[in-house]
Amino acid sequence: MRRATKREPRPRDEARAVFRNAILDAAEAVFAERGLHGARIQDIAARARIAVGTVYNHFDRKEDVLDALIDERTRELLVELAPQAKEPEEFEQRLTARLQRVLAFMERHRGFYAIATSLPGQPAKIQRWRAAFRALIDEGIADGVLSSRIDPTQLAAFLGGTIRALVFPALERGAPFAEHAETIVDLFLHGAGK
Amino acid sequence: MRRATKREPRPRDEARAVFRNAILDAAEAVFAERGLHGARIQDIAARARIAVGTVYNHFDRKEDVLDALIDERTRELLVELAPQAKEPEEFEQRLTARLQRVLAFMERHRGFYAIATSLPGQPAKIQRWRAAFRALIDEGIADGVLSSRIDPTQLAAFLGGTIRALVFPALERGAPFAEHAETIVDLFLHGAGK
Amino acid sequence: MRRATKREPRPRDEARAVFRNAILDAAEAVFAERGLHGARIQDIAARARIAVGTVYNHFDRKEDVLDALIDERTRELLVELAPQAKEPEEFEQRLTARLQRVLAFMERHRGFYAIATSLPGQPAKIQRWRAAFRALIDEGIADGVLSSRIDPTQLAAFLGGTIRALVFPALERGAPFAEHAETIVDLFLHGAGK
Amino acid sequence: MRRATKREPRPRDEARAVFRNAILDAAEAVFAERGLHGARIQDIAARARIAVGTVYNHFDRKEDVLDALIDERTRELLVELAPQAKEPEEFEQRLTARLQRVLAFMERHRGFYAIATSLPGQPAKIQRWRAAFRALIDEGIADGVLSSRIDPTQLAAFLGGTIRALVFPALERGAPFAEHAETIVDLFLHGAGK
DNA sequence: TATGAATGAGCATTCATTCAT
DNA sequence: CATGAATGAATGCTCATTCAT
Repeated sequence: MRRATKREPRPRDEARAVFRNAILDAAEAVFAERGLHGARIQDIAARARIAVGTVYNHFDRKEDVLDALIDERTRELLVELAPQAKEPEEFEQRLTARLQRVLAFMERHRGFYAIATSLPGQPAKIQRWRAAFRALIDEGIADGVLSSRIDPTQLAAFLGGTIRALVFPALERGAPFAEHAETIVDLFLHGAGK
Repeated sequence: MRRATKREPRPRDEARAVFRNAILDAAEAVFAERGLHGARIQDIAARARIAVGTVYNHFDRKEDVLDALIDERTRELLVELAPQAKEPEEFEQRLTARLQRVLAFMERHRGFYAIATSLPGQPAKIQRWRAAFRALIDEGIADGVLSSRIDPTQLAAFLGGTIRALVFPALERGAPFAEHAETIVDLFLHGAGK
Repeated sequence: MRRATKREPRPRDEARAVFRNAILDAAEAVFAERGLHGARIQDIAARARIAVGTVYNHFDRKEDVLDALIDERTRELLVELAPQAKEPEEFEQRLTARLQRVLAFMERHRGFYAIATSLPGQPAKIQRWRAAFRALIDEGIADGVLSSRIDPTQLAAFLGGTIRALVFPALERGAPFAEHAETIVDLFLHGAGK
Repeated sequence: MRRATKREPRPRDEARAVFRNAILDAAEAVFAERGLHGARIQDIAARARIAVGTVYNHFDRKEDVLDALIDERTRELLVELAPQAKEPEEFEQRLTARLQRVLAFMERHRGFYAIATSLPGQPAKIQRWRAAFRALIDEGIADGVLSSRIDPTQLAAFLGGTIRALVFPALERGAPFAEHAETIVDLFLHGAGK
């Protein structure tokens, strides 16, 4: 059976993907350094070691590069957040395991994390992200581990905020992220009180 | 005794201050709407109903407007965070009271909050803010209320993250902030666990 | 009686008009030399001895400069084509007199003439011009001088074509126009036959 | 006897000619639609359903495509304007017959006509065309039909202008051309007067 | 001092041309 | 040869900053 839409990628397509990925990688670094308006297409092209025009062979407008970057990385992030085979029974340990994967991903994509957490006025682009956290919270509530005294949506935001609180300083210092997974879970579950 | 630096403001000085404040208020709104690089001096001037040149009579460069805005608002915020007369004995109640003041301030300055929490790569500009949170944490530790199992600097960040988690959705929806103070304190002290 | 809309031009307005006219004059020359797409804003600015940005203080887009130029010159041309005091009784002499004014105008605005006669796909912009020629034709018909065997609209086009035929070579050679008025009228009225 | 320049076209040459003609046909349409500078090689290639690179296998530069188009079409036009077997004795009828052929050709190549009549500053490219009209005029003078009171060069231009005047509106409306031949001859020979 | 037009460096985007496949 | 992606010079337009009034 032949399907035109899911065929094996031909060499030409692979070459396109190589360029596209190189552009997104470069964009991740440059957007993180300079912000949406501060990043210049010429910087992205230079970092990807290609010509300016080549960027425009793959994306119509500068803003599309940012959109594609966020799409791509969000897709990858959601894979890390999703359940995987052989996860621990306990919610706390499951949460820790997933956070470790997420933090490892963020460490590989520091630029993306810096961008995603400082996008004012673009809530739509992070909505899927929030939904994934929300699913995690619902698991915890179903397991009877998370408090029902607080709105689950707020709990999801709280988890995101806790991650951000611990990871941001590491981002600024260029330090590793993964080691904070346990502290995050600890604070998230039990708070800062004695 | 006369001191040049703390003299009574003369009429001329007051007029200057009126312009300066109008510019900062306008800048707060415009920076929040359009982001750091997207905000144009022209927009700020228009919002303040003054001429572009007038902005430059009060600030040398565009960046100085942002710096002054952050300085000014941070100064005001720190006043809200600082101890005030007749505060409750209990740390939790004291914390709640201060947070209520802080949230009320942020509500009056939504723009500033949106700006301050999306300033990547400019940690210097929010350092004093962090220090104030840190002082609050130290109070809690001294009172024996906060856990010593976690680095106080991280606790300060955690408090900031918890605030951000609860306030950001309200910022996006244009909803009031102050009512979240108790939830913030609750989550901060006891976490999301049962 | 005071009217806000037709007040005396203030000095500021006059300064604006000076720049605007300088831009239109420069544009007339540059568009004529290089065509719509070939003309660069930087050329127009350079010829007007102003900065590029100044052009954009007066016109939003490059195309608007061309539109304004055509509007302005068409308005002026229509004045020359319109009846004036103390015109001859005879249609032929009246026609000659008006053509002499029109040719003199075109000579002062060679660039505009070159542009206007080579604007493919923009008939709307020359519609008023055609209407003016049409009015002239109607005068001739009313006077019983022009043939009624041919559609007046075609006669108006014929007059325009005759003008163009005689003037274009002079335009290319940089020669004067006005001296052709009589030949134009002769050919227009009696044709090339013996 | 063999001559390299007039040999029978081999299959390979025919294939080349097919591509070349497809490019010229596409160019005719695109130049007419978008103007000289507005036409992009990309558009021409797309309209010819070939790749951009293929255009460059047949022409060195974009300008060469335009030159070749004008050359080719002018050559064809001159054939229509030239005397043919069994032409009427009378100049007026001969002129009408030739004009009908010319108008029929222009109708098949509306794009070319639109281009040719809006080529400012490129008189060289239409010089041969003018020469052909001039030859026609000279015939008329020799036959004693055309006035000698006016410079023959101007008469040739006058004929071109008359054609243009009647054909241009039809070009804009997408209407047929050929039916105007008689009106053109009428106006050209006898003018618009009674 | 307030004003707002002038300035021109800077950046996004286009498109003729090249060239590896 | 045909192809179509890569290239980068060229150009329209923006906007921070200056300055004459």
